[in-house]
This record gives sequence, C-alpha cells and structure tokens, in this order.
Amino acid sequence: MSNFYLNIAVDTPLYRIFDYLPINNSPRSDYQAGQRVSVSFGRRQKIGVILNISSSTDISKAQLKPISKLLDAEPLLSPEDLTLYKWAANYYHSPIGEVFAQALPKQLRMGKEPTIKLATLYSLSQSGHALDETCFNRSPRQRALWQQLKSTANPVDRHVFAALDWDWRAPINSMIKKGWVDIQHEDAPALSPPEAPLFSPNSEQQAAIKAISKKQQAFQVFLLDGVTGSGKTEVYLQLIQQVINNGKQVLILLPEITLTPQLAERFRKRLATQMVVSHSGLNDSQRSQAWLRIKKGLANILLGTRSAVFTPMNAPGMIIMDEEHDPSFKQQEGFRYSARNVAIMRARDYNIPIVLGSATPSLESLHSVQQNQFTHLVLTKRTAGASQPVIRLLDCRHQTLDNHLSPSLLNAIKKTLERNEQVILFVNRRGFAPVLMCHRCGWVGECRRCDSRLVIHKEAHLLKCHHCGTEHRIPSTCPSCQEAELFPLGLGTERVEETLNSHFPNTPITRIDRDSTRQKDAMQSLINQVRQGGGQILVGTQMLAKGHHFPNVTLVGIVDIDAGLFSCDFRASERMAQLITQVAGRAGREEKPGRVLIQTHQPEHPLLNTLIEHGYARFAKEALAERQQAQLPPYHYHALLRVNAVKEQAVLNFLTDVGHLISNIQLTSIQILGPVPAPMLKRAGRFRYQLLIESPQRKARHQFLKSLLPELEKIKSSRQVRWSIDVDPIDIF
DNA sequence: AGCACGCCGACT
DNA sequence: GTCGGCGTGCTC
Repeated sequence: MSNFYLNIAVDTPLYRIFDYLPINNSPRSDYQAGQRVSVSFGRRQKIGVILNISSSTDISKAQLKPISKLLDAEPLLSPEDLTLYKWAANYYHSPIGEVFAQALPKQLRMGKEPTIKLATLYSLSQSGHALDETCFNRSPRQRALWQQLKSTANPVDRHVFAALDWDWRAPINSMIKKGWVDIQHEDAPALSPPEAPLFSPNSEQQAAIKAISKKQQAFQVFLLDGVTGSGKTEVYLQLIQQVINNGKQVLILLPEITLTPQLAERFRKRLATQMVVSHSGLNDSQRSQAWLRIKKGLANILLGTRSAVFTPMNAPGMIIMDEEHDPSFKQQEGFRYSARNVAIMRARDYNIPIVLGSATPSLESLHSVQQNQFTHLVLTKRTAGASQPVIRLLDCRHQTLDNHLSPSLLNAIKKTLERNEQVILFVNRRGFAPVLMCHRCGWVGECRRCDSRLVIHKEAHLLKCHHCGTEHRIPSTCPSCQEAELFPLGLGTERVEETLNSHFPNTPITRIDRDSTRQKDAMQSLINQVRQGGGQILVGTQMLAKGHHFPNVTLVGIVDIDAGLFSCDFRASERMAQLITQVAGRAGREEKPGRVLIQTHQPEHPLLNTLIEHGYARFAKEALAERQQAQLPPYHYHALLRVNAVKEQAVLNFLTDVGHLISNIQLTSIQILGPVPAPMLKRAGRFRYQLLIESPQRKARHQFLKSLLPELEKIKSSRQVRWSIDVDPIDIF
C-alpha cells in the first residue's frame, strides 16, 4: 500500500476535497500539487486537481481508490494559483470545484492538453514579390491577398485578413501551392514597434506614474481617482509600457460593457507587445488559448473581464482594474465573488502593485484610503478637449408636469434643439409605465410568480414582469371590478418618448434601452447614428451612460432622481451620484460644455446638493459618514443565504429548520434578518427567499458561516431546496 | 450536482 | 405482473 495520498479538488459542487491513492507503484516524485488528474468518482469519471500530497488520510483503506490517470507531467497551476483558489473557496464559502470551474477555461477543465496553437505567419516568397497586378486578372481574391502581403515587410498572421468579408483560406492555399506565399509558424512573440506616445503627461499624471512605478517590486494598492477626461488611460499605458519593458506581464481588468474590440485595438496599437483578450464573447478555444499564452509567457498583456482575474501569470508585474466601482466586477451567479477583492489578493500573493482606477471610486475604496490601506492618487485636471459640465437641480414642486416633464426642462430641450444640438434624457425604467392601476377600485397589475408589479409595455401591448419574464396581454377592463378605468401610473422610457413626440413632432427621437437594443449590434449602430447626426433627442436607461462619449450632446436631463434617493438598496444614492457624474463627463466638448439638469422634488436633499455643489469626492465623504452611522458596509460585514425552490413551502420549511439551527450556534455579534422574500427571481416558477447575516467583524461572520454551512448540508429539508451563500453581496435591503 | 437504490401507483 | 414517479443516500 502506498505511503502517500493525493488530496484532490474534484469538479463537483461539494464542500469537500477527496483523497485518492496514486497509480499503482508510481513514485511520489511523479506527483506535484497543481497537476490535473482523472479519477473515478462515484460511478463517473471526473477531472480533478491535486491540491496537496499528504502522508496520512482519514478515509478507510477500503474506500480509497487510485486515480485513473495523471494528466499533467508538469503542474498546470502554480502554488500561487492554488493559494488564490483555496482562499477564494474559503472566503466566499464556495465548493472548491466551483472555484476551479470559474478559474480554468472549459477545455482545460475537461482535461484537454495545455498546448498553445502557434499562429501561421504568411509572407510573399521571392517569386511572389516578382509578380505584378496583371498576374491576377482572373483571380481578384488572390490579388487582394497579394496586395495585402506586399504592403507589409514582416510575415503577418491571419489577423491582417480579418477585415475581408470572404473566406481567404482557399485563395491563400492556392498561392502557397504555386510557391508565391511562404508560411512559417510563430515561435516567439512577434513584436511590432509601438506608435510613439502622443502625449506628454501633465504634472498630476507624472506624479501618479512616478508613485506607482517606484513600487514595482512590492504589493501596494493604488486608488487612481481621476475625473472623467483626466487621462487615466494614458497613465495606464505609460505604466504598462514600463512593466513590459522590464520583462513582466500586466493584467488589465475592465467592466463587461467597456471591453470592446475598439478599446483592445487602441491598446494593441500603443504597446510594443503581445496582447491577449478574454471576455464572454470568446469561444472555449480562444479562452483557453489566451489563458495559456499568459500562463506560459507568450503574451505579456491580458485585457479581460472579471473572470480573467484567475488567469495564472508567468511573470506577474502589475494588475490594473479600470472603473473599479462597477458592479459587473461582482459575479452574481453560482460562485459569487468580487473580482476587485480577488484581484487585490492576487496582487498580494504575487507581491506586485495593483491600480484601481475610477472617476467615481466606490465608497469601500475611499474607506480603505482613509484607513491608509490604499494609496490615493488624484487627477483633477482635465486634458484638452474635455469640458467641465454644469449641473443644476430643477425644482419640480408646484410645477405643472406633463408626464413628469417640467416646463423648464421642456424649454431647455427646445432651446438646445434650436441650436441644432442634441439632448439625452435619462429615465431609469424601461417600458411605458411601471404600474397599471384601476381608477375605480385601486387594483394594480401584479406578477403571480414574484412579488413585483407588472410593467406596461405599450409598444408590445404587454404587461411584463421584469424579474421573471412573465408576460400578459394588457387587459382593457379591470380584472377585479370590470370597469374600463385602468390607467398607467409612473413613467418609463416609452412614455417619455411618446410625450416628447407630442412636444417635438419634427425632431428625431431615439430610445435606447434593453428593448430597443435587443438585436446584436443595434446599440452600436444607434450610437454611431447619433454621433453623426444633428439636433435630436435620445431617451435611455443607465446603459446609455457607460463608455460612450457624445460630443454633440449639450443637454442631459435626468427625469426622476427621487426614486433613487429613496430606494431600499443602500447603494442607490452612490449609484445615482456615479451616474450623474459619469453622464456629466460624457456630454459636450470644450467649446460647448454639457449641461446636466436634474428634476427633483427634493431640491434640499443634502447628499444631492453636496454632489452638485462640491462634486463626487465630497459627496462620497458624506455618504461614507452616513453609512458608518447606519452600520452598513464597509463598516459592517454581510452575507446572504439565498434559498429557492419550486415549492414555496419547501423553502419555508428549510428556513424554519435553519432558524432552529442558528439558535443552537453561538451567536457572537451576529445578527440575522429575515427570511425576506427576494424579488429578484431570475428563473420563472421558483420561490426565492434570503436571510441576511451581518456582523461588525469580518472574522465573526466568517467563523459563523464556517460552522453553519456543514450543518445546512445535513438538514433534511435542504434536499428540496437550492441554497447558496453570497458573501459581501451587492444588494442588501 | 448526478446517479443509483427502493418503494408505491397506473397501465400496455 | 412491470414501468416509472421522486424520496433518500453517497461520492475518496
């Protein structure tokens, strides 16, 4: 019998690791932590990763099985990777298998060989160079390829053909056959010379670059707090250049919507290096190739969305996270993690600096600055071309509103249109109106599956539930009293569009929300059309505020900010402040600064006024003080136990049992709130409840959950429900 | 999560 | 008689 045992993380959603025996008579020296193995697990074959090799086991000899196959001669994951994944599983109370499922690209998780496909490089041969245009009279596609290749000195990969809208493979193959084109395989990173930096940093940018580059060999968190248009990206680019000049790699994390091909191209052009991207738009093969290239050092920049934070780096040099306040860095399904916090742990383990950049930093980051955990670097000066917008509150009290639009806002729109400039109106709800109500009996349209109201979609003639997706036809008479006195209450984008149409019948009005941009590329084409066009109005939801600059927009109206001020989500006011600040920075240009008008019935609201008079930084300071008073994060630590099932009674039974369990566990400084029905019901037909767990100490919360979760697995009623834990949830109520 | 085992109702 | 419903138990 073997004298050593393999502790293996198996790809299964169980909160345990499993011990296996090595293959018969194989020496201990064959095995290292980080190698993948194939094991028989129950009645099935599964892939697992060796976490540890131990000399003892608690499992009886009869139960132990040998692994079926050792998949990697060399570990696929380094000790640092395993440390990070184990930390994440522990901190987020997630089964280790779920963490690996996020961290490893699908192909590698399925046991595929970790080989990099080297690109084929094409170049004209001597005889190919000797040709001229007339040789291709009967083959226009070959001519196009020939012209393309003739215009470049070095061998090029297939990306240069990406712009062609036909399949270039057959023509190039016949050119290879004729000996006109030579192929070779990429063997080392092919470096193309970078474009010369177009800018010289101003004094603030220089100070930031200097402060960060001084710390290249050690862990430190920098908060790069720069107003919109202050040139954060240029700071990143200079830093990246320095790091890769030192032969190190950079991981750049971006929110989901921001990572576009255009942005990747901008980075690629400026930096003399091999860059790979990783986001949800890639297929399995592209993802694992990007992952392997960073792991093996064939690329030195990884530009990715949140899951890229788990990619192993061959020569880690720096991590940059742009728009660090963005909620899309928090994974909201399955293994719920915050890429921002994982990135900080990653940087700590690698002992490298991490830069968190934002024009509107999260209150958590600003708190860490106050605690001297993060280094604050501030950029206050706008670079040329960016304008300072004017923000004003419009007092709506006593005003005659036409579907929530005040005369002063309508007047401002009119004047803007007369100057042939553009207007954006923000409405934070899609659809026509959020409630359908009976004037006679007070009936309102409610979703039978969730506890939310049905939203009127006039264009589609439907009542839709925005939580579970249920749809009904709009009734013509009240289902309760049969009177035809139903009326829409509140407003959404469709209603604002309709109202504006009646006021400005000759002005083009474009609505941008999830309904109008459902088709692929619809968003981009609408935006391009607006950028080129003259006087017009855009009506849209939050999705309009991110990433797009509209130089011809000189007036931005926010129709109803009041809902945001009184939302049950404690982060609502900062999201509102971030929205206003972002929007203000995206409109107008130097010679025509943007104006932001905010309609409110609360013109005295202290936080709103602080934001408008003193800007985001001062707002954040006061909002943070309010949070301390209210004992909210980052001063308190939360977790949500989320439970759902098809049968509501099953959830309630489980929660009752959990209640009994909790009363048996020592509750040092732990508070439990709930059960609370959760409105966010993504999948139809399931009842979801959540239990809020909070504590003034992170450690107490952690230990409480550590003792609670194994017990939950044992409760009988847990079989009929699905439960998961969300540590540091985004929304607590 | 899967997947088997096992014990009850309705069916060619 | 058996096919298949889903309650219960287990995965080194």
